[in-house]
Amino acid sequence: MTGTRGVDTAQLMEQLSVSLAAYYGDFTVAAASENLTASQGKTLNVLRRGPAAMRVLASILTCDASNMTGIVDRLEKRGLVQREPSPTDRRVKNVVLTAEGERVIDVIRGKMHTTRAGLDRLSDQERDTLHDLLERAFTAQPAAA
Amino acid sequence: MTGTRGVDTAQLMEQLSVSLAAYYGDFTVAAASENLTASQGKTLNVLRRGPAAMRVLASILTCDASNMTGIVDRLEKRGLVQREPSPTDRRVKNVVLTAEGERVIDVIRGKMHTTRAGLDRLSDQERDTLHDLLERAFTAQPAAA
DNA sequence: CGTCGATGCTTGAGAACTTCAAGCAATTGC
DNA sequence: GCAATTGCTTGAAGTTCTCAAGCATCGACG
Repeated sequence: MTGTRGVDTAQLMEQLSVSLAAYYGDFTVAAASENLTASQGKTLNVLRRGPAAMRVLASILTCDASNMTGIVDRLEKRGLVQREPSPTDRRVKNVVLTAEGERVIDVIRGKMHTTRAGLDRLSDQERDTLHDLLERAFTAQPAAA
Repeated sequence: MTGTRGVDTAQLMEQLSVSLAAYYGDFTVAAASENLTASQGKTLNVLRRGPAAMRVLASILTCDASNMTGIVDRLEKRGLVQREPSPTDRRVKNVVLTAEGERVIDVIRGKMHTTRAGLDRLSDQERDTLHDLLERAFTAQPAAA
């Protein structure tokens, strides 16, 4: 009765897609309540970790660099982010959250009730385990050398 | 040394967003290689579970019903899905994968090498655990009554 | 130092996505 | 049957997205 249920990779990927759709839907609704599109919300969410060059944002969000120009334009027009010239490379523009941008993304994260409620169904130890498994599966370096 | 690392909910949500971005990026690239947009790919992926009404698709993909009309239009024009009138409700149109659509979504799923490689870093038992935790956190019924 | 190639960002064009308001057809409830 | 609701589609307006092209800057090499 221990671990021999036999979930194959296809079933796990299916569960992943369902889970991520739930998370993504929750996030999209929360972002919309602050009058932001999903892409704008995702951009703010990435910037929570700190300033990032346009190129880096595009890479994380898996889109063309030219696409980021428009998204950041609109966020900047609303005063949620700001473009700052890189001190080391004058081609680069670092995008930074403003205080208002920080407030908005925190509000959005706070409104993700469905996700929060789901995670609350797990014990402390189970949350640790989930964090660890996701980290190892998705955040690991492919190869060092 | 066991489970007392202390990952709080915010950190876990952060890890979820990172994992989601990785999965989503992998999926987007795979879909693009078959000349499909992310939305079109996601639609096919949902239909893998079986036919679904427009309304249901919109609900799962967290978008307006009118949005699905265009997406399904384009998929239908390519012969990847087909609209069928519901036998029980003449307002409803069920969307069904064609054989070609089934082939394409299988190809896309097969091309998600990064995700597959990440999951392969986990043991059989760990994959069981991950599946179980995701299912309980994201697929559980909020309330029965 | 000067030039060549690569890199980072922006612009413009064209298509797809997205939402909202409105409309039509069919269903449900009374 | 009639009214309100539900399911899908259309049209308008804005956003997202990609591709091709362009400009500025950097790095390398002679």
